[in-house]
Amino acid sequence: MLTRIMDREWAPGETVPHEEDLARSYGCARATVNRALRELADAGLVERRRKAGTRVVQRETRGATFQIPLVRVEIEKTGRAYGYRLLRRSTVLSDSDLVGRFDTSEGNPILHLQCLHLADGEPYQLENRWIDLKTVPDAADEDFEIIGPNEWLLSAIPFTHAEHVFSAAMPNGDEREHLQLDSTDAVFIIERRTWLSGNPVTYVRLSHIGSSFRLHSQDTDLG
Amino acid sequence: MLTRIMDREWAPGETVPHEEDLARSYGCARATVNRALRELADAGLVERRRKAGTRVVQRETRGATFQIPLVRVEIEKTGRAYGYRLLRRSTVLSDSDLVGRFDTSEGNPILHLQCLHLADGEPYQLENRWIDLKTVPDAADEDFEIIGPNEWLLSAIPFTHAEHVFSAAMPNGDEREHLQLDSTDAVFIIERRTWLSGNPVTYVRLSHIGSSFRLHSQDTDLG
DNA sequence: GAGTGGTCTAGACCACGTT
DNA sequence: ACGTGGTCTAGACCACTCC
Repeated sequence: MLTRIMDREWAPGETVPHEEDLARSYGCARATVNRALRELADAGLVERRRKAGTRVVQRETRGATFQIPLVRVEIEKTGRAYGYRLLRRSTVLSDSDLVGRFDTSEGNPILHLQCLHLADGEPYQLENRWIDLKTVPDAADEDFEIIGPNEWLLSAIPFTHAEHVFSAAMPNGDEREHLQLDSTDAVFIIERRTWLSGNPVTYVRLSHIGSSFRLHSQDTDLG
Repeated sequence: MLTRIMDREWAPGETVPHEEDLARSYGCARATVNRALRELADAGLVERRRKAGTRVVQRETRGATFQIPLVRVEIEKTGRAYGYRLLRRSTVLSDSDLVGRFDTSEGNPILHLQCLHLADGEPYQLENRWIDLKTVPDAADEDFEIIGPNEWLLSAIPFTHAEHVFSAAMPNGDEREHLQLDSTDAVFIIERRTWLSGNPVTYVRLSHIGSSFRLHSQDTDLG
């Protein structure tokens, strides 16, 4: 069926035969056809609606799935020594600015951390993190001097929902200072917000040196 | 089962009961358990291996799935008028430089296009595209004066495999000129390579104005 | 109301990897 | 060799949605 779609025998926009017909023509059970079509639907190649049937999608976008690795793993993978420094740690009450970027309520206690991740002693990533202590009270007892908040959160707190934003910008003062940038380099920024069943967990802004950071993805249509 | 994983009742690294046991304890058929576990495996929450059983994954990375929209759609969605200009069009033979970025063979005929996409008359995206004419001979007959190569390729050529790279950089000469940038702004670069069953189709570099471009993703652990 | 996909069952056999 | 997941079958009922 994938071949038929790729060869345009089943063209975009057209509906394909019913499950029962396909099962008969392929000489298999309807459950098998159902599973195959469900996989095609999961891959975004077809759209299925009850009563309306199954139709081949006219793809307008391409999905790209990125794995955002632990910074420590990422650095060690290239054979360099990982370094970590906690720059700032403070507890604040969320103000309107933080409420905007974060999903927290105003007046919530928030733990703010600023950390620097190094590769062979060179600055690699500047991390600015805010943790909602109402959702994650345990974070207040961690000093984060040795273990970074990213790794701590991953092992301590699951999440149910995540949102990422990628962008490029000129470095701000903090970034220029800690990443040791001059004005001839850009920064690649990853922002991430996560929730645990509707409750805000954390907002983090990860800044990377533009000239030495690239994010890769590989996607296959069914594989 | 998702709840049990989230609540750490089934902790990361542990193996979960066999399908048959689960089917009995949940009072359903093994096929139902199998499908549920397969969905958890697709979502990356568990790992399954024959004979070894099913174990909860210790997640080290978080996946983020981005939909990279058609630039025309993206602009029109914000209520602005889409504009398109073809800047350059030439046919070249692939040299070693192109072979490196692209997956083509040296000496293949390549169509090179440079296009500008505008929003309300303002530069929005600079597109540098190379198309392998051996895989896509039809592209040689298109002038791409009216319709951009992205839309043409989407409707004309399917693909089986894609690779994306995101990065941030300072604008180069072309980008500074065509995107009308001064030296106080960065560019957000999307590079994409696609293949059709092993054959290289296209390599494209999309440059965006850093201060006004953000790429969003939203991911849920099972929806 | 009727037709489509969504889901489940109880059973079977197979493929693969560990032992 | 054996135990696990992978896949399939034939049949059934249900839920949604279009007409």
